[in-house]
Amino acid sequence: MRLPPSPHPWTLGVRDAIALQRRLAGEVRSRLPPGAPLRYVAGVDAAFSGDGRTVIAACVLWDLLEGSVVEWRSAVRRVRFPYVPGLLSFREAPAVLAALRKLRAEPDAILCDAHGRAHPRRFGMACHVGLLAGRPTVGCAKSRLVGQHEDPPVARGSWRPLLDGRRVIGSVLRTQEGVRPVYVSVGHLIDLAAARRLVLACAVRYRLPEPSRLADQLVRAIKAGRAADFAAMVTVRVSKRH
DNA sequence: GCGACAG
DNA sequence: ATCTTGTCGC
Repeated sequence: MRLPPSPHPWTLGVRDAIALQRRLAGEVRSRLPPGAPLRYVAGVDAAFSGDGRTVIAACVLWDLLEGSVVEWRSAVRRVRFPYVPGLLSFREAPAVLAALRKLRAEPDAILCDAHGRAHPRRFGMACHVGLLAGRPTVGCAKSRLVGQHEDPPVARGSWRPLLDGRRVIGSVLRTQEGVRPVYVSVGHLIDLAAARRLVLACAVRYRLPEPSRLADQLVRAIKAGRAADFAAMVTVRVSKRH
């Protein structure tokens, strides 16, 4: 996909990284551009090498209309930032953006396995990736970083607001009956209701949305030196549909 | 000082 | 994220 070089350095101290987040948070837009289609959704994820020195990132482009994989790419980078709660993007985003840049297609939206505005400074990785990619992004995390909420009803599709005081920073959404809910929040260029609908539409069979699950599988396959297995699995799916 | 803490 | 097998439960 068309993706400009990063407008800022990634190798920063914690202090500067936080200052950068505060500055960039003001540029996040939580409104979906009128008429924007949401058919091709890219799921992104990252994994780390055994020695913890390299990040392996991957993106899988999912056709929501057909329910199939369109394209997938990956990238590897040296780790240049430690894991610090609230600063995840400085650790994973460089590799994730490199993988997205290799995409030939232009995704309508990007699903991140992390929070967006449900973040202490309203600038989680989904916001960071969305801002730099200039595309709609949604944060869909498996656990809470900040905020309080009630447990949503057990039915698929039920949800409860994620609150930081009186402020709604995201939604706690049940993507399948009886499974643990996921944390959905705005990344960039989309509103919370649309973000929720997108996650639910992508979560056709499991707790996590398909693009995210597939990106996770790809990243694990690459780490295990079995990237071909992923390709085979996707190919089988396509042939089995016909 | 004592917890909490995306991946 | 990662270390790791079998196992308890629906």
